[in-house]
Amino acid sequence: MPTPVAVQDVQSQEYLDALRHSCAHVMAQAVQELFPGTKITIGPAIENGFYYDFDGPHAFTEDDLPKIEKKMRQIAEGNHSFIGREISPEDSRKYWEARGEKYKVEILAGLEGQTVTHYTHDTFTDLCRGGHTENTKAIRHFRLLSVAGAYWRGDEKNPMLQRIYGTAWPTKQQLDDYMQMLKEAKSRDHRKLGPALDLFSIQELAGPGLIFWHPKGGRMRLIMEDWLRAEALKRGYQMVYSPHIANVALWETSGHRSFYKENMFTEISVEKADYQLKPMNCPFHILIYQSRLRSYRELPMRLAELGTVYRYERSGVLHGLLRVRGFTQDDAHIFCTPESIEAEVDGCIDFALSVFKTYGFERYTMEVSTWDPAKKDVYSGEAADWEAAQRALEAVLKKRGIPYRLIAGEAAFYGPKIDVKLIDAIGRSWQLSTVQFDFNLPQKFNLEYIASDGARKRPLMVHRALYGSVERFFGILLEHYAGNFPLWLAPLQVKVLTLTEEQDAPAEALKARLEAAGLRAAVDLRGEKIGAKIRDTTLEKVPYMIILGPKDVAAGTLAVRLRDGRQFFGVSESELLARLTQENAEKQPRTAWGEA
RNA sequence: GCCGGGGUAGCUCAACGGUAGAGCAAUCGCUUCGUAAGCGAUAGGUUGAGGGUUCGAAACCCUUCCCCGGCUCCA
Repeated sequence: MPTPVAVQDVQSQEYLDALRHSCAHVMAQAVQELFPGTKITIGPAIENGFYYDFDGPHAFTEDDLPKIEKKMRQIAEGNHSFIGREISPEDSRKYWEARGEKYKVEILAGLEGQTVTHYTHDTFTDLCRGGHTENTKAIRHFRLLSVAGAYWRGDEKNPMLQRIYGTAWPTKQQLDDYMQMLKEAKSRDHRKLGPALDLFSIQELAGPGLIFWHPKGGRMRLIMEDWLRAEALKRGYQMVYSPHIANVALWETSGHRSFYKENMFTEISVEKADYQLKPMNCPFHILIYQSRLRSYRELPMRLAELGTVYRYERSGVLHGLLRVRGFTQDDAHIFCTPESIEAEVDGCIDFALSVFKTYGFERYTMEVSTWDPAKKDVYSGEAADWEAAQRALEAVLKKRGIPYRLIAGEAAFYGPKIDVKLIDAIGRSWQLSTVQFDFNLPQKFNLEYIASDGARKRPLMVHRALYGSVERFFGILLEHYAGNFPLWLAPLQVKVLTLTEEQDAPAEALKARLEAAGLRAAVDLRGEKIGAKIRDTTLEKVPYMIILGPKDVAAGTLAVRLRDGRQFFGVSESELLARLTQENAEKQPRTAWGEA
């Protein structure tokens, strides 16, 4: 007899899942009562909440959610127990067929040989493997969030169902916190902030998924790229450049014409030959490697490029800077001997950690994806190479004491990898850096080097991206800082605000001295009141304001105001310059006058 | 691509079958002011685009483009 989840620890993952899954059942009941004829499918607990997929004549809209919520509360307040019972597959089938629940009948057909259980609360019964609270009274702190389409069993060949998402928590405080986080996430949405701060735009005339970097965003990108290039050179990378387009023959050789076809833009015909935009930089770096015979003495060879690639993404998946059709990868390919793979992986991880630290990300998680040894024939490359590579990936993380999750069987066909997910300022995680082996392309292109014994050998290839995509990384940064960039990244660092036109000349002179000290400065000489200038500059998220009035000019000191509202009066110009140049050089989120 | 919801001035929104409006931003003028919006004037729109219905369409219908929430995949 299945038993409900005991309530001793309401914060355990088991209990949270039970609560959310129970919530899904109650929602299904509410929906069926309010919209008779709606068929139920599945309703699992997910991270932070739950959903249930329905099929029925009524198209749900956001306006239906309050109604459904109200009905759910009524049901929950009935204090109904969740009662599970085992049932014979035959009886279960009859039960669901009698109700016309064809999806349940289909699920049942896939459960052959397993114990079948039904869970009932109040008047509602579901085919379900269990994991519920004892009673509906546990369901108190929940909200329905959105309606969406979803394919039955996630397959786009199947009918489209209607999904309702909700969130549920053991305490009111947790629900409030979660709703607050969603609100905060919405307020710092890069699609809103980016155009508002005049950083970038997407232009309908040019096409969706293509990014226009405005002067301010462009300035930031320049800083990010310069930092990355300088760091790469220090770490023994060599910068290269490659074309944006290539003859389809290259993509035939690389195999992209077959395994990556659906993400590539269609052919462009040029003088009887067909060309295609590059979706990846790898084959180009390989051609550079292959341009002449290589010696083991040249390895490891680390070729890096800020390479712009174009991928055809279906219109429905485009999302601001995070999912686009043209983007620039900070891409590198390391060609090396088997002896150096661990050192090379370690170098990549070290570089990645340096990126996170520099950009103010303190938390991250790592995942190692390995092959499924049972399916050896689907993978490219030699078994021994796979095993050595997987050992190297894990060894590096172990030696560095970095915790990671091992996902066996998740590797792509061409090689095992480490994926890094960043946790941002409000706790969301983002897939970012990746370090992956590629055993496929060196084979396809027949790459070689001459070993110390004179034999021709195949180099190993490591693909690595740290920002991942410059666009995507920029979008994540924008949301992480909510537009309040640390000084070194801020497109405009200091603005001098004048009180009257008497200060125009001193303000211009001060701006020139700030610029001479390497700071990005501007003046606001408009005939507005100081309050209006402060407001505009604060909304522009400029880190520092210098408010220059007659008293300051007379005293020969400065009034410094930060975008967070803190103020420092009587600051000498030399102190200001010293503090700002230091803050600029430190590249950290805290300000020269303390924490932001 | 698919399901659902949307596109009205640079932005936020109103008008919802009967002359397309407001606030902010912009421009010009006045104001020369001490810490988050000074005052006035001006300008700004084939209501995403194309077609249809109607005496009359921003509104109703069709097509199309783009955006939003998801599905699938990933950077």
